[in-house]
Amino acid sequence: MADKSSKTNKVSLSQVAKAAGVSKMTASRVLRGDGGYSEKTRALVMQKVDKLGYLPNRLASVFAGDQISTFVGVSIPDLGNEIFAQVLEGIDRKLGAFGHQTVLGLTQHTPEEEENWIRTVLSWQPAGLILTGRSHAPRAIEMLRNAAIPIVEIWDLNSSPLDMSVGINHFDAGFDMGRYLVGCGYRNIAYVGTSHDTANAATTRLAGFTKAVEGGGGRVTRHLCLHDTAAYYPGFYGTEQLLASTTDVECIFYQNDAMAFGGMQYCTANGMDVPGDIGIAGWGNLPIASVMPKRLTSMHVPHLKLGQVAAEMMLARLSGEPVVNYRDIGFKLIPGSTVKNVMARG
Amino acid sequence: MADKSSKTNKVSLSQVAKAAGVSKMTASRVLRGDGGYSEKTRALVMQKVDKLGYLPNRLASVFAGDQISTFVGVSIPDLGNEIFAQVLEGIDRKLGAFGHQTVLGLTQHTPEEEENWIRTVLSWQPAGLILTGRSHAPRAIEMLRNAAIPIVEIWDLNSSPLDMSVGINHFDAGFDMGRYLVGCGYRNIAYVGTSHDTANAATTRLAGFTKAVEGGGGRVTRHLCLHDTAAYYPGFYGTEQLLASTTDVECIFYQNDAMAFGGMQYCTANGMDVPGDIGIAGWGNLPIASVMPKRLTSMHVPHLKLGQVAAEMMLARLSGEPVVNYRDIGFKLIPGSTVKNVMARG
DNA sequence: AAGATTTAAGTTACCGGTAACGCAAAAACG
DNA sequence: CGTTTTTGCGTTACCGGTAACTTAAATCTT
Repeated sequence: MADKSSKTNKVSLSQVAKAAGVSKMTASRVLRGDGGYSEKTRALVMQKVDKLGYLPNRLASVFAGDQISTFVGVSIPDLGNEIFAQVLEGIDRKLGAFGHQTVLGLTQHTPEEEENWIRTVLSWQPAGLILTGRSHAPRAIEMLRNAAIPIVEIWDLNSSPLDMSVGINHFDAGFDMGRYLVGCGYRNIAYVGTSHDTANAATTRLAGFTKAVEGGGGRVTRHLCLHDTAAYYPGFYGTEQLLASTTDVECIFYQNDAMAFGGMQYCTANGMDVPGDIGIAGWGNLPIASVMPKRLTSMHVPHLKLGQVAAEMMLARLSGEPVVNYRDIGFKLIPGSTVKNVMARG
Repeated sequence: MADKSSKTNKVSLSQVAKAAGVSKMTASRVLRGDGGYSEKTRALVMQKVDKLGYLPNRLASVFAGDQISTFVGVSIPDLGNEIFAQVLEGIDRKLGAFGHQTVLGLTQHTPEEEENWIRTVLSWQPAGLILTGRSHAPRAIEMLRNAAIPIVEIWDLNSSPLDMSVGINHFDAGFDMGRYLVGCGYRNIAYVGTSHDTANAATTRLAGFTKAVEGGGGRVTRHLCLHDTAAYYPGFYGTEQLLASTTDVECIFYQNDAMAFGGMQYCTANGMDVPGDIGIAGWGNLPIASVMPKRLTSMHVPHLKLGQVAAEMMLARLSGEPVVNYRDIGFKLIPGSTVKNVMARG
């Protein structure tokens, strides 16, 4: 009975110490393996720890200012986009393996939400922050500087990062894709994406893409920016919308593979042959691509690795190791067979 | 210069108070809007807060034991499975809207990892915990009881939850699917899933499914349990594996839609007609289903809502409102057209 | 105008750990 | 065997807030 009621009360270090007949400090030393105690005392304290079910209060030790926190704040736009789910998975697995915890923030791509989230999460004295994207509200930047903690900006490489940055150069990657499609013979190309999904990276990517296409004598005739998430169905209806108002599009470049898949489904469902009647290119080389009947033309970006590297940079900085604060993880064009081959067009 | 160097130092309430020429306590009252100060003082303090860029230290206030934490620990098996990404999104959006933060734990379906994660996250004095699944290590359960904080177990309804539970009855849902497929005329049915993905719920579901199938005169002839994630490609190669050793399977029931889609791709790629030659049924009614040429036979479970409801139960409990501690969010069979209609078999 | 009440503060103690320092007993040393 | 060193442990102070209490001045009463 007495045992039962005591269960709901948190056991503090003092209680453990009292039970073991030693001082709080001795108990603290035992728990941290600091040395400075006899084996007999150690055993006694540990026994009481077990018996009382003592759990240390990290709030107290971090608060005392003597230890750094094990929290890392991670902001991600949304999880409906598989890409970011993969990135987050990479981050959390790596952080978790080194005893750190992820405090999640789904910031929906808006700087205001990000700013609010940053304010809140900073008040918890995190060890560091991993932020998706490179555009932040001015007040957010000020808070981040004041906080003086490690910060990793991911996704879109930032040549002048707040602190560290890892990702790819979306302009270059977009350029490569544009050059490839022009090289395949396409001249009249459309783009289908969403407006609020990684707004900046997608915009940068499209800029690079457009430059390459125009440089090769083609044109990006239409940009369709849906107010939706970058998922299967928006790709489907976005394509419907696009083709309803345009008839001369030869190839469509989508914001990601999920949208590309949705678009391809629309095309085939409406009697169009891919790539015979229309070319399709996606982005991200998502898992879905591995089971498609035709290999989707896409751009491979190692998302899981991106998350892992971001976490590694954070961990290295936290443990005081020297860190390269700028890492390009690269991309690779997947030619696929949803666009015509340049040879076939001779 | 002096300004710059001071930027990296954290500003404490005492510093604000000193700058404003008032006591720490007065500054504290102003910040919390407690009353007990003049308008003049309030303005003065707030001005200093702005000027110094003061950010409260929540560690301190929560630690002082006077406020409850705004952290909620959320354990999720993995994010490679879209289902859980949706659940997490639902949870975090709802929690975030009410000023709470998600501390993520990817526990990979193992009770040991979950136990370790629980130990760590409890040491941060969270306001509550949301856990996926209903099976926990004995020591984890003990810690959870001792912590005496709100706990929501999600995914698989738990009729005797630790505290609160929300999800669906996977046995019943599996049973419904089994009955449906038998009703379509199938007798020789196979199952393809993964072993460590929501092990318990999937197992329970399969048990219900098997019971219904056998009750209707059919048999679940093969269970293929891959050691992989429940994603597209495992569905593809799992199906290949299954069909290599069996020729009389009439219908395959998959652990989720992603696997089902992968399986369907294998079948069509190998000249089989779906549902002409083989029936395909999935689970979860995932977004991919919305763009498939044939509506996938599946079971709709409102995952985003599941997350939201879990968060709502947590928030209600935290604000002291009365809470129903057991909520069935229901499921709905999607007949689809990847299985034969019973009429067609007449 | 003297007493009662309200307002606007300040003071003290505490949350649960840990750093820094102190000190007696035991061990090592010459 | 006396001195130095080490070992083992206790004491004190502090982190940054907040509850509870106190106090002095301002305002209201009759």
